[in-house]
Amino acid sequence: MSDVLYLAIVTSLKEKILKSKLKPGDMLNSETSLMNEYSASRMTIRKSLSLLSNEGYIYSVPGKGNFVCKPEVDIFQFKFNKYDGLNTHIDRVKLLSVKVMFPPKQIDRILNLDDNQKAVEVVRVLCSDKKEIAMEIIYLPYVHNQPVIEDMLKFANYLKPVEEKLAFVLDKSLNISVTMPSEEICERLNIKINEPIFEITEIIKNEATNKILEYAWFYVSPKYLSIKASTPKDSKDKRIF
Amino acid sequence: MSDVLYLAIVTSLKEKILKSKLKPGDMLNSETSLMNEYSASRMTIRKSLSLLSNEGYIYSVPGKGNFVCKPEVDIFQFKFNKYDGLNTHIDRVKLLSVKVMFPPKQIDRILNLDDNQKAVEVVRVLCSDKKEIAMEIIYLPYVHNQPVIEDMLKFANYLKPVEEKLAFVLDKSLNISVTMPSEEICERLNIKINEPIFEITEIIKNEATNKILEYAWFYVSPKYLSIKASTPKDSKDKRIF
DNA sequence: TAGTGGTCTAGACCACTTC
DNA sequence: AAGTGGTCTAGACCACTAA
Repeated sequence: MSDVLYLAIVTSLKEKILKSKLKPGDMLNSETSLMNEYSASRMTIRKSLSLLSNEGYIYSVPGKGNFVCKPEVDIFQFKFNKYDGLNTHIDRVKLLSVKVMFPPKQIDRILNLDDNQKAVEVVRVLCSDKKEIAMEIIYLPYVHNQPVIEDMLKFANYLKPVEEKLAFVLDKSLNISVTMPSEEICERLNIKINEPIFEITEIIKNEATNKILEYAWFYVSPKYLSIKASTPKDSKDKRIF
Repeated sequence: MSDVLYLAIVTSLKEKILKSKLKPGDMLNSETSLMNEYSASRMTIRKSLSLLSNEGYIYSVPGKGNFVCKPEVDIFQFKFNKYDGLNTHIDRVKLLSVKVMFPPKQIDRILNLDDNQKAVEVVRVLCSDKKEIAMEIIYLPYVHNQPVIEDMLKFANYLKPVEEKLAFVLDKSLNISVTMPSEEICERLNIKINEPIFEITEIIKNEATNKILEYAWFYVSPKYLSIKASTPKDSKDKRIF
């Protein structure tokens, strides 16, 4: 099996679940029974059960027992980064316009601005090898002397400094849709009039303060973006390299 | 704080990370120090650290110490189910054709068929309130007397019995793209000639046997499908209701 | 009342890293 | 040699569930 007891127990129990000796909803033997079954201490048994629980195999009900989960088969995961996740490498960002403005109501509602607070609207084009690949329209709450605006001019991923500082409280969400490019986009991105493109909207929020940091539209051709998602796997490697 | 010691320790350490008193890459105090700091036993400290590790805050290096993670901000999650996840309820599935055949090479390669093994090709249309909403073309390895084929005729989600049995070893992957509908799809799904649609391919695999169970194309208008993805959250509720 | 899981302790031995 | 995390034990008391 394995040279570590608690992992051997995990393997053994997983096998029972995978071979349907234990079906979703079934109760496992009690921790006391498992102690005898595997000649292990209670803490070791509980370490094994805790692992199985983290991996979505079982859950426990205090006073009753441990039960096999009804597994989730419809959850998918993917990695997405506008500046570093396309099929081609982004080597330049062209700034088309920067405006400080009172935004349209739709945007105002989403950014949840204070009374009389303005927003920054930025339009940019991502380039690769001199070709214009994607276009983005970004709205940020305007804060006086906000360093983000200077970063916007300098960096492709202008939020990188923010991400590094707030990493553990950032809540990003995407809405992925498809659309026909507008005339402007057709021209800029050199897209044929009958070619559909991705339309992705992104909202970045600070979970701790509940403030919106960014609301953005992103347009890119499926030539340069394919979204590959798959069911999450157990093992996670979280080391820094 | 909390009435449970190990959770109070988790909260306290999380706060240090969120308030940047501990930055990515930093080493936490040793477990012995933490025992004194929080007046807790080693096992309690380790339970707290284990929780933080599961939630992606820290990782440990044997012989060295526990370290704050460089967090992952580009991972997104979403739920997707062809038969039970569209903006409208699917109440009927029309079977357009079922063929047992030697599939085109492209499909053969993906299904990884045995020599002389045939495939089943099924074309179906998903309907809601008499409107035809989505179309799917499905390829399965042909196995004699395979119950899946009978299920295909009876159920919308014909893989449901398989999913319930193999749930913990199913490996699904999606490729999401956009396209213009073919003439056939335009007609069937009542889509205007200049309206783009989602083109989603799905591969379902049995991780245990490494066999492909299904390879499918799915076409649906963005009217009926919006993909909303967001960064995963810590808490998971895995109970069966 | 007996059985279950949830929390917590105080120790032990090990392999690994650092000096 | 000293310090670190990794594994494991044998207890203890608690709250909850079920009969």
